[in-house]
Amino acid sequence: MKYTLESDKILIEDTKDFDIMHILECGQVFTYKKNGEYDYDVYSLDNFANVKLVDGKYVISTQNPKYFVTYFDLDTDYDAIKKDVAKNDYIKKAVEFGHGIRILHQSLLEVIIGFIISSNNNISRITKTMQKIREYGENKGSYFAFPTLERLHDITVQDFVNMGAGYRAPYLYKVIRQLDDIELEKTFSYDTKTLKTWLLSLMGVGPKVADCILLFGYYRCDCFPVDTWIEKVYFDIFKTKQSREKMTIDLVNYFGKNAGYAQQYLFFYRRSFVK
DNA sequence: TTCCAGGCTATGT
DNA sequence: ACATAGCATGGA
Repeated sequence: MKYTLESDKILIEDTKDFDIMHILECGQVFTYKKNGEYDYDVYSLDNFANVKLVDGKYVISTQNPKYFVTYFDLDTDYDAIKKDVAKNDYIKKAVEFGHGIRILHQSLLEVIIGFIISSNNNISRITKTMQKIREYGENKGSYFAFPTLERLHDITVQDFVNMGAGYRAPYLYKVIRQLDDIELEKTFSYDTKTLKTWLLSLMGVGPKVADCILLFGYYRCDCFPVDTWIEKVYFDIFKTKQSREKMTIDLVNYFGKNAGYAQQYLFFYRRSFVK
């Protein structure tokens, strides 16, 4: 998509495929803060950006514009993706509804921690817990960097409980120590199947969370996480109930190489029904 | 009060 | 390999 890169900001005039509310509130990310309508603070690793709609144009203010070009996936053609996933009328409506969604390039560690917290939880509390974890990171003046793995070791199970992690607190404590045994950078070269097997060995990571980490942490766009909302979508489209494993296989086969994008449009659309 | 939220682990068969 | 209880917590 078209954008203008400056030293301390990115400008986006064509907002057809970029809506910050769609992007941040479609359930892929838990590390942001809403200041007002179309005014959000976004945190990723040790970076920060404010995204605001001004006179119909987006201004992404940041000290690290290049990082956020990648983060917001600005060089990907969403027109082509939308055409590719438009397999039926249902998803066409979903794409229309969430036309401004983009899949973020988040930092792996934040995705792993965030989606372990997400299990059987609700998005507002996940976001709050992630914000409190961030306060264990380096103080960058006006914000905190996400804590490094080393700093995460300082957090006790009770600390995680106090931050609202509930019964997932010991999972987080354990996973942080499991991650010591592997070079995270190296895992990016693994094929998707190997990666999923490894992810499933992590405490608190099951099939759904593993698919979320593959999609949002590794950008493997042919993955399709199935949660309670996608179960409803599956029933809407196929009119039958199946196991989550079967639904995942069916949906990946149905939507193909861009299944992950389809998943985001559908999740965002279906969740809006009951608000 | 009961149900639900981007489910998973542990324990049974 | 499949079924299910139990799990923290707050909002509807």
